[in-house]
Amino acid sequence: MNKTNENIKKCHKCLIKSNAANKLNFTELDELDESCVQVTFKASEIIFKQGALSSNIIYLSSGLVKIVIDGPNREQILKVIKAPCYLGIPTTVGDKINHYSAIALEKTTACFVDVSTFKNFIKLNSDFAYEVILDLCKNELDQFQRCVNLVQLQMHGRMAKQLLFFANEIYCSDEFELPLNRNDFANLLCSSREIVSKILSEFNNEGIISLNGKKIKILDKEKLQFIYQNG
DNA sequence: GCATTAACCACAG
DNA sequence: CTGTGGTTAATGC
Repeated sequence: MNKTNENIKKCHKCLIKSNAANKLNFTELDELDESCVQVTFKASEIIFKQGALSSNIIYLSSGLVKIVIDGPNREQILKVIKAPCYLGIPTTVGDKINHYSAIALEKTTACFVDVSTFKNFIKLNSDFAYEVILDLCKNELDQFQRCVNLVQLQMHGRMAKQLLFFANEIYCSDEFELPLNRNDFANLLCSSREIVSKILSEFNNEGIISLNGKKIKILDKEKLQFIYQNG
């Protein structure tokens, strides 16, 4: 965790401002600047922890993160999320204490914004507030979608969907390296590492993907789409 | 019954 | 940490 606050007025110059932050005027950006600290994390470092007091809104400016919650029986990976995005608006605004943890999957940089500053923007700048709501709504829709998929699709369908998600949404490439080991990947899909192993090598043998450890190349996207839609 | 799906276990690189 | 094979339980023709 290295502080990188050598730049003065860094928020003004920031090229990856959130849609919300783009609605802030000059003075507000000054305020943001004063209440904002940028931190970098290495893979597997904890960005914030479930149960801890949360007094910051976190904006991911680069990197990849997994959101994890302690369930009744074991920990559950809720989702994998890519910068740029807000992290944990619900967990910071909705309660004093974090309801889930965020863990970096690769080198990640995050801006910690004081929650009172953030709340002030919401109260005083309706364009900012609207963008925040939009973001929250999109997230909720995504989660609903993921929820039905997990509950109603069989494993092959869930796997196909997840591979398509990594290719289309996260890496924007049909060739990528899984950011998770088999256990975590299984956890994300609500399954077991054994099944994940078996299905991946099945897809590999059928020429749908080419598999080499964590390196995956999607060879037949239509087939994956078909598997996702049919079972 | 019989087939399919997926979890759990054991064992091996 | 992974991959495979066997066993088992649940569910659906």
